[in-house]
Amino acid sequence: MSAPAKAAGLPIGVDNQQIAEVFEEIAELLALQDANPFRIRAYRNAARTLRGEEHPLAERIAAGQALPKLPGIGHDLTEKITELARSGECQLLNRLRREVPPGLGELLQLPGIGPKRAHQLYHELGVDSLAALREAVAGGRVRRLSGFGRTLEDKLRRALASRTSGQQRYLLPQAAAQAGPLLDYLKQLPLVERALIAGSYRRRRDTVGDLDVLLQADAQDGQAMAAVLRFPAIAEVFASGATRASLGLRGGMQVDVRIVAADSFGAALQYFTGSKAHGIALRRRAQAQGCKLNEYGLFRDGNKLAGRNEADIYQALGLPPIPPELREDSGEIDAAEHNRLPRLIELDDLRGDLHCHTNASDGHDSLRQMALAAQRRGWQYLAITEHSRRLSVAHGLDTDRLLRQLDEIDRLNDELHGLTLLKGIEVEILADGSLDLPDELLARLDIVVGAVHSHYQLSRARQTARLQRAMDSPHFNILAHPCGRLLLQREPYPLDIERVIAHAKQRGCFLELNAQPQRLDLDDHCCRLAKHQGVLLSIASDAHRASDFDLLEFGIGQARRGCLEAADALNSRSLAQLRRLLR
DNA sequence: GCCGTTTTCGGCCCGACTGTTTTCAGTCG
Repeated sequence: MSAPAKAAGLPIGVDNQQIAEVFEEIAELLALQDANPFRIRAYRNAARTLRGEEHPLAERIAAGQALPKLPGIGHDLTEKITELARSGECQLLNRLRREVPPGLGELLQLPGIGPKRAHQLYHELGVDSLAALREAVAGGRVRRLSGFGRTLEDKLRRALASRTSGQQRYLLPQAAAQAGPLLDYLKQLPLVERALIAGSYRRRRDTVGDLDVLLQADAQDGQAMAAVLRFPAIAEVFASGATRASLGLRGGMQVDVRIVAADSFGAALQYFTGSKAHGIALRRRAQAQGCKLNEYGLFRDGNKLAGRNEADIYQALGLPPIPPELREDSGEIDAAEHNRLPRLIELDDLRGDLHCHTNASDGHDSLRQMALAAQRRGWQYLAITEHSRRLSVAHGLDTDRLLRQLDEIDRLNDELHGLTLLKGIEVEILADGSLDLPDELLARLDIVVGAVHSHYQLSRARQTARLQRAMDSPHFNILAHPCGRLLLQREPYPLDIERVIAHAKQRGCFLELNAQPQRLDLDDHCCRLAKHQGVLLSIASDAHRASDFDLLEFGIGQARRGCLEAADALNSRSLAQLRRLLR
């Protein structure tokens, strides 16, 4: 935080992100109060705007600058942002928290319950939690409400009995495992000309909640959908019409299927790829140009301007095609309009991998097998980075075993053509930030990757200081999986990632984007922060077997979401350039 | 609450599906 910010007594860390979160909570609470939907929308729009803005508003306010003229933030919201940035408090939010029972939000998780019905349940039956709803359903009171009926009550009873459905998320490979057989089935149907997955899966989000399947077929007579519904692994059909259906697979995932004609396929692909916020922003843009955009095409005065191809939709709106990974309404439309879209990194841009294991520690394949697999990929280099001694569960290497591996790497390098094995280590960063191996040993390595596998519960300040101290080690190069999250299992540890990134910049160190699908750490947001600071990222597989090099695809997906270009990756560099960067 | 080739009022992204109701509101994506 800047000096003027401190002088104004601003609470540390109140930035756009946090203000956006407050605004989103306000929107949700206002919805439960049955407030004017356009007022609610204003808060949601403001939150989106704030997420796309790079400089913390708090600092600008403290520096006496006027708020930038941001779309969707008028006088009222500017005042609220100012109040929030100055005091860290939001009176409106606090009042809403007092007025809306905390359990009411839980009701929104149930199918068929939105803000209106949650509001109705609370005000007409006093239902303020799932438990209270359960009682009201059992007592037959729900079905007597206007707009409710026996069918809806039965639906709620079933949902309350099995609270798990609908909320679960899946890692990308888990989603692929369920999507694969479905796509295979759909593609062999004679009525189906094309089948692909849109939605968050296409946008390469780190986890996906459901699958959006898009089919090109003639939906008119309902035969195509009937054929879809005969897929053997369907457990339940939640809803179905001629063009749309919502299904539950036996594997647990929910699938939304849409059938469209060829001349609308591009529009539908754009529409169902999302994100919702990107779609809304695009439709508003269309509207401002006197057009209407929906899943059938872009129209002006009833005439279709585009629809067959996705790129045509963007072009007709005066934009270059926007890669799916960027479609989150976080500045990409503005960037596209001004021809500032990044040329996103691709898998082929990588010249090697800087984090992998062999059976010397906890990997499955031998050093030679890993090297040959890397060579087959045409890479220039592969860094061998076993765990160090402290990580005994992973059979971490002590000094002697590491020295023996270095000899083995020398012998193999003599044999290999085109590929250079780099001598490395994934050294434990101990609780105090010191490293698990002596400096004189680390000095003999080409590359030192440091990682945290213990003491996750340190305070934010201590964890940050720990990582900074690790980077102060003269031989430290890359901070592996910096935030320590395990998707769907473990939250990242408390960490001031911006400070860590700044320290890496100062020390000439790099951060990793770990491509393991359960990690994807750094996440997309942190990738943008690193790019902004000019800290290169190592997009690394953390392979424990040769086939794990395929996981880099997931890392690339996340990197693209994080706006990274080839030049932002450490391992897009040639071997000679890499050696210079590693000191 | 925001906004303007519709400029201080009256709109606000769009359509399918469901369930309740009898013409439509709510939910969902």
